[in-house]
Amino acid sequence: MLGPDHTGDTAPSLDRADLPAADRASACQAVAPVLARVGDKWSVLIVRALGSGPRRFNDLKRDIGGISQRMLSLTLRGLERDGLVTRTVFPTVPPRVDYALTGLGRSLWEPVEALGAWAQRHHPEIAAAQRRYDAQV
Amino acid sequence: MLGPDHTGDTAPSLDRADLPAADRASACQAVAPVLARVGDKWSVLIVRALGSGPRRFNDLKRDIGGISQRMLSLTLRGLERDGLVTRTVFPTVPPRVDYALTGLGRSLWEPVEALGAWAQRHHPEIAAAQRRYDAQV
DNA sequence: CCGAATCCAAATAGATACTG
DNA sequence: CAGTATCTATTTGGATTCGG
Repeated sequence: MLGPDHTGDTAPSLDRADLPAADRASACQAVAPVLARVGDKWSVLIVRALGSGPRRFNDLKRDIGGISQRMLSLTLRGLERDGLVTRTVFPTVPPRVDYALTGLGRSLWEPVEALGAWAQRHHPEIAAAQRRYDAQV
Repeated sequence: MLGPDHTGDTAPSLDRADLPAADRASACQAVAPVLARVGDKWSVLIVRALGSGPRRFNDLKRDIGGISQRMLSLTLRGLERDGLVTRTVFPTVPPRVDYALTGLGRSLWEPVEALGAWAQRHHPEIAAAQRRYDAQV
């Protein structure tokens, strides 16, 4: 799969035959950091929580549940650094900080959602496979 | 999160309004482990390498490059456990083991590719955002 | 040739306490 | 309210060695 004889769907392929091997390799390298960001334990949940609009720090913490202040702070900073999330400080007292998705962040939602739909559709199969594997060992 | 007033695009949504909140939450939980699997440093590269057909252990090691035996072995076992990859031992001497994608593994490729396409399209923006962020600090 | 086992270093995550 | 600082526990990854 993913050779020049790929499935032929219209999605832009990472494996474009018009690129030399080195560029295909570097394209592959480009994917890895994004998957690392999206694949970490919290980023997607945050992006998802922000999908319906801006949220404050502690609202996010409550919405997501199970995340420590530290990880929420670190992950938000990473998302901000990558241009996926904006951080807006209102100099009021008590202080208030809103986090919101950027256009880039919103554009990320669609492929993440596609993966989420896959996960949703197939996670019974995965769970079954895991049970089979664990039982046999 | 992701209320009925979502962006309204036509993509199949995780946030189907016909599901009660608890199901949306559990859907969210279902996504995380899959993203963790796909988001680790090597799984996607392995799935990708297997995309064009079965491969032997050391072929994979060479194809991927930079992966240790340990991580290749561990990651393959994880993918096998999740039912994404099959492991076939040929009792020859010297021994030979083929790894191949299952149907489930192949079905995963499409959403991964969508994410990869996003990464490809937007990674200049991400890099720029990172430079901006790093410069301003 | 395939890969398990061991050992070690580094990165990561949680809990807790503290600050503007 | 919105974090930072610190400490520790867990996870992760590489290198090396050994076995089937």
